[in-house]
Amino acid sequence: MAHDAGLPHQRTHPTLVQVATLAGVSPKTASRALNGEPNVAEPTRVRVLVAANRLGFRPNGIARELRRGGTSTLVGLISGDLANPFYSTVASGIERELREHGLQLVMASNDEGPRRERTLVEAFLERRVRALLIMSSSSGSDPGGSFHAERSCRMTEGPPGVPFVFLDYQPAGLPCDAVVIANAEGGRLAAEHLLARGHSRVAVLGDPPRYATHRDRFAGFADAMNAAGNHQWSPYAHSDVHDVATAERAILALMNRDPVPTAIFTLDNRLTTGALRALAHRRYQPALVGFDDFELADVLGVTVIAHDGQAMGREAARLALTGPSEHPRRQRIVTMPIHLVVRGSGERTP
Amino acid sequence: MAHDAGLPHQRTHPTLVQVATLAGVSPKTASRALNGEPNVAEPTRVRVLVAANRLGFRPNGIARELRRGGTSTLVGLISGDLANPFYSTVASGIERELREHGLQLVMASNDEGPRRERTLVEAFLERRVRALLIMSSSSGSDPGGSFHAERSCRMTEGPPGVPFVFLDYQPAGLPCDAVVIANAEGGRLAAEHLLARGHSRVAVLGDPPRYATHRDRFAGFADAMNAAGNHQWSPYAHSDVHDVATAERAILALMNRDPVPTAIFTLDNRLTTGALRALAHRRYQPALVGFDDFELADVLGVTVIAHDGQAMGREAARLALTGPSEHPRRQRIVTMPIHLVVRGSGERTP
DNA sequence: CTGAAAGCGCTAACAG
DNA sequence: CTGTTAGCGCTTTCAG
Repeated sequence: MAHDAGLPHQRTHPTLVQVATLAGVSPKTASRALNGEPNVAEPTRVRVLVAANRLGFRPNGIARELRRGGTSTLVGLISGDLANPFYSTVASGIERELREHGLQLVMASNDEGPRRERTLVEAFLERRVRALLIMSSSSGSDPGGSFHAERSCRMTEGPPGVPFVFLDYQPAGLPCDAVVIANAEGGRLAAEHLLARGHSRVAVLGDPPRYATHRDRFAGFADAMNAAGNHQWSPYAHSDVHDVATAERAILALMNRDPVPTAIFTLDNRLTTGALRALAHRRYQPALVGFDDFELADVLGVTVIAHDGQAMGREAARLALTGPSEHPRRQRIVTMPIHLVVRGSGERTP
Repeated sequence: MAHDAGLPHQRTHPTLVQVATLAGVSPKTASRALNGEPNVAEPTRVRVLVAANRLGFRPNGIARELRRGGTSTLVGLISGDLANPFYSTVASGIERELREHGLQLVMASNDEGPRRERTLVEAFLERRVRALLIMSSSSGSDPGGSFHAERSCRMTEGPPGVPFVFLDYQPAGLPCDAVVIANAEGGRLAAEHLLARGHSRVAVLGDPPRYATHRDRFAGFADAMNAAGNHQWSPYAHSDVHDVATAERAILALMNRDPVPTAIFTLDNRLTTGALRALAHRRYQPALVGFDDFELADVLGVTVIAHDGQAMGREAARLALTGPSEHPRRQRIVTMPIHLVVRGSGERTP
């Protein structure tokens, strides 16, 4: 290295020691000055600041965190793809709540099932996130995913544990905090609303085997229908519909049935979208109720079982931050209320 | 501490040293075994792994990162609120690309202008993120934001710099990489499309003073209109429309004008949503073209200037990861193509 | 194959 | 007000 004079291209970040040296003080003094701690003479302070500036010094947060030993200001979120508006809305709520506490959201999405989920949980834990939020549709189905959740979750029993919060899914028999939607109640509400309009051939679209949420919504729906003595709906139920494309196909198939269903209940916003695509520009429009509200549902006049995704995210973040209060800790479950939003599509009569 | 036998509640995370001690080996050997490095006798390996497991050991990523000295596996993103589908779509694209490289996305959103942006950039840089992506609508307006970007961006000229990539906004006169949309071309396309249908009283909705993107889209639109010798549109232009609510109000006002505009061009997806809300259930439906595609635009039959948000995110991530290749580095700008998607609303004639 | 020593960059704890 | 010493938890030398 010939020309190393001045302050030229250094191969590495300047360190506190370099700043201290340049300012002619000890590292600790430099540290104090840079952190705005008291007990630093004004002229010293200035010298340090100037030196830091000349060097383009930027404190190394990694080192600081390590030394301070505490947890980081990072909160992990494992979620489904943000391209799904449900996930992005909830994520937005989480982020807002965290922001108000000076924390940051680290995200990783997980379309690939429990195997990847496991890896992600490990990675976050190693990074010593302050808390871990899990909103992964696949968690609900595969016992492999739950298994890992179980291990991690139980860890939270001891003091050094990281708070885990599950979103939109309550891990079976685990002492983990969770925020869920009143799924069964939503299903019931939809059924009763359609029954009141005189519908009996109601087609339900969803994938209960795959998603716990669909399971609960479906159960609520089925209960209400059965309680009303109505059993004509079951031949129209589709239980393998899990995305826009499959929903679209299912609806097209349903429209060719004879007798045709007079109403449709879609178990989440993706399926509602698929249904709307399939029904667009068709003469016959069955009644439609969708679980999950969505943007432009008002313009399209779609009746939905709505809930507040932002609020859901905030609740989860709040749970994560208020941490485990008691020992032995008690599981906290927050249930987000749902309500029916009447917009026309659900009020069409048979 | 009376009962400290067995493996009970320890107040802190177990460390490598503890694992090593329990296994009766040196820390280094334990490290090797846990990292799957070669040159460890099988029985030793097993002893270490068992010890680690008994202790519930989890390597401390902070310490590891510090020691390894390199950059982390984190990539920072500063964006607008994820509740806006544009942001969440792009974020999803970024996340996917990063995932394929084994990296994770750290997000912080920024509704509050350049002051917070500055703080966030600092925080990310201190955390030694591998790269920093900025997709903040406010960046485009306030020189304060740009100022900070400038400082950071120039830092990337030297070797230790963190790659900066701007999304949807090209910082003026800075050597920063960016991914932008062909905004002007989109504006032109919209204008020409409407002109071809015989429209002349075209209302444009946006907020050019606030958003650089709107500025460019507006300019493209104006150019095309003026080139065609059409000047009737300008009295209908609204240049302070920046969200759903203001768009809705602007449309309502426009519908009371005499003569009423025969067509509307909304400069982003929020404004298109507002326009649709305002126009829903009205007798008179002006032609409508919106910038940005959106879910259900097909069902609603809305003609749009579309682009691929996911792809945009991926491009940005790619730029960030391929890092600064040359010295002195050259600015790389990727322009995402746009295309007109004809769905009916834009084809209505005056 | 294994270990001892040193140190990543910073900050507590205690002196001066 | 300032400096010294030590050490966060891990991994890199370099010797056994």
